[in-house]
Amino acid sequence: MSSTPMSRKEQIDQVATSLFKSRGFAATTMRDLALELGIEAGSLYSHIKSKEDILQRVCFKMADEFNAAFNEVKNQDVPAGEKLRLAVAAHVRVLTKNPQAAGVFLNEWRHLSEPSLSKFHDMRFQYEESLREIVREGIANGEFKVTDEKFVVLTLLSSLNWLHMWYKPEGKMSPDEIAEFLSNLLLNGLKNF
Amino acid sequence: MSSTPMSRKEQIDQVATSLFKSRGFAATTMRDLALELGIEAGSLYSHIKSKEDILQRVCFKMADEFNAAFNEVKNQDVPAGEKLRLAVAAHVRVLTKNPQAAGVFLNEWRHLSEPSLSKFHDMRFQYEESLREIVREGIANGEFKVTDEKFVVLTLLSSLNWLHMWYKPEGKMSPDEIAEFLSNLLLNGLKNF
DNA sequence: TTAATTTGCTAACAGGCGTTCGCATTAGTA
DNA sequence: TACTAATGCGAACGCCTGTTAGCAAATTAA
Repeated sequence: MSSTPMSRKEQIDQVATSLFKSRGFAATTMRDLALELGIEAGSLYSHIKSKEDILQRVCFKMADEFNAAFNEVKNQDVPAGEKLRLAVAAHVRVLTKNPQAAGVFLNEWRHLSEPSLSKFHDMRFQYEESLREIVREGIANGEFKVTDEKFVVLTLLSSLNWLHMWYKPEGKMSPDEIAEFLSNLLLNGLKNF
Repeated sequence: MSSTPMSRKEQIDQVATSLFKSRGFAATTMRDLALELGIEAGSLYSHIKSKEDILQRVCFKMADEFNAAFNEVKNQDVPAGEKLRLAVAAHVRVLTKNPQAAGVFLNEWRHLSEPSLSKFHDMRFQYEESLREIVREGIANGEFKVTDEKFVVLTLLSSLNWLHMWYKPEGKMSPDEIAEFLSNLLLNGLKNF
């Protein structure tokens, strides 16, 4: 798969991500993590700074990926409906590429301490604002019949962000198929799907 | 408001719910909880059995409320689309009546230990299955154009269950208005809203 | 009044927590 | 070869955790 092997630090991050996802950040101990890696708890500190250090890396790496994926959509010159479709697909792609990290990003960020927490909030707001912008565009040109773009974006993200709970890479739907399904459902509704 | 005053135990549950919601179960200490109530940590145990005892009560009380609300919809003789609308409204009503407890119910249940955890899983599955039944009905009689009822119900619940994150009782939309908005969005989509 | 119940305090327990320290071993590089 | 960096051990630290025990007030019921 990947040509260069993972550094020990990256291994730790990966295993920690898996534990944070399934047990939660607070309920995962450094001794659990060490056990999973076959080493002693103290040994972890040859590679990482602290427990929260790991969480920060996971959260902000995912934030970067979401931003990167969205930026490829942002300035395309297409109708709002189509742009929203592309944004959904981009979001779903990031979400499904690493469901474990996505789960941590979505559920464990609140265990960040300041100033990381504020920075995280800001990035998230920015991302949501960009989506609202698209919806506003669609409302303005008559594509969307809805009026409350805040509510729409919250609902949109809510339905997307549950994905990491049940998505399995070996499942029968590909990320792109999932994205298409969700786009259709949200844009056209159950009745006109 | 309520005629009979809250027992100390109910007070504890309520304050604990608020803390579990905002900080998470694992990150809330009994000393935090006691502080909030103006007593010492040890004093809590004159009223409750254990920390998880509180969590169990909150989770299963909410589960009961969701079931009760849904049961009033279940056997009504209306088209699937209308029944789904009613179910959404019922779900939203429970969610908004006590957003704090709803948040705990939705996010902290995984800290339940066996056998409560299995019982919780079963109840949840049952609830979701009932919703899938409605969607299947709608697919069978041509009301819904969609084919994958599992996916639909997951998306439906996902968008509803984020509500507790931002709903404020003093906000400008009533629970019924929220329910109507969400029903329209999901049934008709952004374009045909 | 007496008796029972509710409510709370203080102190302590046994164990778990994230983290540090000094030292050893291994692997890579020149 | 010798130097350096990566990797790990094991013990210990100071603190925090849920919970218990024994006792004392306060409240309520009879």
